Amino acid sequence: MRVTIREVARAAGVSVATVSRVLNESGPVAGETRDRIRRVAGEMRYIPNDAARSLSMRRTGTLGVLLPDLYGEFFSEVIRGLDQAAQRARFHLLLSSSHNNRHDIEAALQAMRGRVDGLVVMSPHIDVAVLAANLPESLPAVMLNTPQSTSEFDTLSVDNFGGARAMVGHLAGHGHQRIAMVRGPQPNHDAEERLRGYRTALVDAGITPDAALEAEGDFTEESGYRAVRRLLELRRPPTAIFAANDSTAIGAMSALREAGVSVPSAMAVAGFDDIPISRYLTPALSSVRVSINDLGARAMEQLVRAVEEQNRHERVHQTLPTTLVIRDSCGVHGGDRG
Amino acid sequence: MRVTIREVARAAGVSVATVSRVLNESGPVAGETRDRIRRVAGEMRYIPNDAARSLSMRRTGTLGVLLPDLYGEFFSEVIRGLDQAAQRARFHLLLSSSHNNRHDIEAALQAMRGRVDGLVVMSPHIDVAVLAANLPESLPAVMLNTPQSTSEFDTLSVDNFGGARAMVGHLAGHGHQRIAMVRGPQPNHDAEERLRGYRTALVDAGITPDAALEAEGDFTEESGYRAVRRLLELRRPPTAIFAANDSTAIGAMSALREAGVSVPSAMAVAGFDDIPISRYLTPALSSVRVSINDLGARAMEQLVRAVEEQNRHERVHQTLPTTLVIRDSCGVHGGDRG
DNA sequence: ACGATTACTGTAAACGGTTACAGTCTCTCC
DNA sequence: GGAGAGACTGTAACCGTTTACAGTAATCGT
Repeated sequence: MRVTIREVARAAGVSVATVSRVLNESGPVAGETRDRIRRVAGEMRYIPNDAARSLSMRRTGTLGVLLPDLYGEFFSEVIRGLDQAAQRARFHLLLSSSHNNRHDIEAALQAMRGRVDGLVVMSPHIDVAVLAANLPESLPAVMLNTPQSTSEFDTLSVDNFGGARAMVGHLAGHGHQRIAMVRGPQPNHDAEERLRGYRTALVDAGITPDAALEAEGDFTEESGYRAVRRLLELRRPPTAIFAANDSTAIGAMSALREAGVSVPSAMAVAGFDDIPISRYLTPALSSVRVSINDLGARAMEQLVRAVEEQNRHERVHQTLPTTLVIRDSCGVHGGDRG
Repeated sequence: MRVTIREVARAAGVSVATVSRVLNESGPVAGETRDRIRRVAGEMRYIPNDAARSLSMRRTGTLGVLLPDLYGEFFSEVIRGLDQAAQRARFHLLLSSSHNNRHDIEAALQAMRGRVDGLVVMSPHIDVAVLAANLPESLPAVMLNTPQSTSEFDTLSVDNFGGARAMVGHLAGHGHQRIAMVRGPQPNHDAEERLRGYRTALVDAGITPDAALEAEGDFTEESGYRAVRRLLELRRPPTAIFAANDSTAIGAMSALREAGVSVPSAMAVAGFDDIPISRYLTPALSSVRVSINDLGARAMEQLVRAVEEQNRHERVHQTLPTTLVIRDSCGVHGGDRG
């Protein structure tokens, strides 16, 4: 079958220990011997069996990533950040996505433990307790955008509340009194926090939140499209729409165009996430910028740290700041391409 | 440390073989014994060590995926397809992305072999020979959108040529004589095939391809934006623009809007890929539809088949068909949301 | 009544690496 | 010249599973 370290050792006339030492640079080996072993191993196309190595070393060199349903540009960016950070730390990435209900998540956790050194879990809609119950406590884990902060795991989230509050505050500050929001899915922590930020901003501005202006949505373009059609049917439609994320905003703008409502003159629109495409839309979308790539990279870096410290470190809870990116769609100034 | 199968066996008063049989349902075990073992294993929070299992079984249960730089919605969709198919077949996914040059790819291949049962490689810009040289020939592999077809690996690609030809033919059929193309990156097989389709369609329509109308691009919005600015400076600008992909088309439309050129009345625009967002753009983007999700899923299914047949199967070469999706941006009919 | 099957269980040998430990040889320093 | 250190190498135990093989007891068919 496949070439093993023993065969390489025999062919090179040394012991397996020496071969191992050469290949891992883990001990002194005479120059000539080292060269010979390298040459022989190359000629024989020797490939170390990683399972054997993991078993012996008690580490897999692999970190797991659990994601909800992949959707749109957002996840490309997250994965990219995760992957780059993992590569820098010389870890592999085991990916599992499309986990939306509790049962899926549990199954995925079960399947992953035992084959990774640590885990990044992004589950904006699942209780931390479910995770804890399905993971050995010795396994390092970083939670991305989870509902509760917890003393068991490191957490990393986006300042959803602050970002939403700032954007809605911006709209209110420019004279809008009837500001609608297209909400995200329920239950979902990000969505809830953005809603809370929206309401708080209204109250800040002396506006009473109006349930009729909180339209349902689920982060998809389609949901933004449908929400806007409903909002336009109101007796007193809004003059501004804050969408729970950019995808939703895009769907919303599509519906407005179809209805002949021009943006931003007849309706201001703003989104959240600032996905790369936003600046290229017509009109360019105002949004709340989150460095999505950073989100992934930082989570992974934190996980690597946790693995190195064998999970004995102080738990860290980080919140990534957001910044307002004002472009054309909210109508408060001329067009840059920010 | 961690609980092993031996400790479970001892606690349950049986041998390790019996425990293994219960947990894998791989042999007859008395009902009562089975229940007891399950209970004890659960109570002890036993988690099988996957490395040991892989070593013993000589299979990892993991399939590798090698991708170029992740970008935009396209890769979310591919990964989603890959992941779903892998999950259905009960395989795990080891992901590695951002491999753009030969050196990166080689390193990634080296790192992956030995820890996966098979590999999906998407590298539209790397020679198949490089891959073959870095993989044991016994390792099943499926190539996605690679330049050459090859007798060594299964391949799967999109009908880039046919799709581009059809779209440009459509534009020409509606009277456009000066049709520009914003090209994809070089070298890149997808990009080259789309360019070839563009040129062929022009010739089909009796139009002589004009090098001045072939603007450089690299699949990003930014490159579409810049390309259009250059095209608009031509003495005789085009009346239609075929972008190498949707992201490029989005950048192009952004530049047109800025220049005050209205789409589609003053300039027709079409893209390629039909990413989900396209139908929601303003105006809705005409594009060449590829089922991106399918691309990933099929590749993974083919890989699973290859693994099951231990790579002794007949090599399969598939080409995914494309369909034209005509919306508003190319100006040949009224607006549906297709 | 007895051989053949069947159901269940245990022992121990793989799987292919890493590494503690011990051993040999050479060199340095008094 | 001998002790001690350092460089190099080999032996063999260990990591935690799976599974071939063998063994026992019960059941079945004739």
